[in-house]
Amino acid sequence: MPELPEVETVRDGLDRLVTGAVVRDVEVFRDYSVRRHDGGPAGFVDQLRGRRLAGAARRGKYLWLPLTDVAPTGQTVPAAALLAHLGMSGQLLVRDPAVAGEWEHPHLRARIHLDGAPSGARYLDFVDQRTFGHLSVTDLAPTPDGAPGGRGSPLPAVPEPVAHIGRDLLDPALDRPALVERVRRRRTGIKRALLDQAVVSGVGNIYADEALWRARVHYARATDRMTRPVVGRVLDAATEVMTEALGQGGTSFDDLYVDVNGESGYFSRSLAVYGRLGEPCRRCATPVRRDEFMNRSSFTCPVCQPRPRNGRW
DNA sequence: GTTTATTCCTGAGCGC
DNA sequence: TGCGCTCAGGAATAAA
Repeated sequence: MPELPEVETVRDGLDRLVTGAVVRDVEVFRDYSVRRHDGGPAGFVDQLRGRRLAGAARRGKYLWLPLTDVAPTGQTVPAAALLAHLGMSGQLLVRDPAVAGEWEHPHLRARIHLDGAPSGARYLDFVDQRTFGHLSVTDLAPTPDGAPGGRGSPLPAVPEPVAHIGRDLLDPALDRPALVERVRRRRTGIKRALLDQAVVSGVGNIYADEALWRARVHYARATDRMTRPVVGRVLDAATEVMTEALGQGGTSFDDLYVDVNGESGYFSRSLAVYGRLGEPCRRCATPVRRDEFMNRSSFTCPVCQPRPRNGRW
């Protein structure tokens, strides 16, 4: 599942391999994949064709490629961007058919034809089995704090659909003390707060479970009854686990997450609790437990992370 | 205004 | 072999 480390791995690949390329043409094979675009598939194609990909930026799990005009009379400062969210299974693959052949992935949803990519690649393919991911072209909106919009973004701007998303834990412009207070003002459980992208972005189910295990905190702990040091410990753990995962190219369980070259990451070998039902806790050997939570799973060590008596679901 | 439940979607994996 | 069922889950949206 692409969370922050996986999306950052993809962003880095796009930055290196397609920055400067011009969009020659666009094919949309499944309209649902551009459902968030105002103007439908035809408008999506129209707004991309002939424009230059000026870089690759990211905040949380959102990824965008700022767009500039190619004509000498055109704008050189990006006012719009190609925005992507990978959902559960989205992939952005940079491909050169001259090297890899004309093979098409069975879940290819859209193809962006490129001219002049630094890597020589011809295609930027959007592949998405479970179709929760999406692409759109949107305007850029200025950031309220005047700081860069996110990783890889020199401009103090983000795509409009990203404006309500909080900065992520790896963002140098994140106001950490303010984040601690934001968490403590919530009247909910700590895992819900971690997963709320408006509070802090980039954390999904896997890294939330891993961070809580590292911090020895149960997911139902009430945020408004947690001390600043304990909230800080959870945020530190989340930062730490995502930084480590990034160093290993992200977490892959199967071929649903790969980088821009189709390669898997290795962090799944380092997971302490996620997906390890019944297996021994890496600290105390107690079998890992699985609870149903928010229509998904939560994995905890029952000893290291005791359930609070008066927690919040 | 804040918090929570529902909904979207596909295909792998499993039991019968 | 093949059918039907369950499960995975990010985040917009509706509902409480």
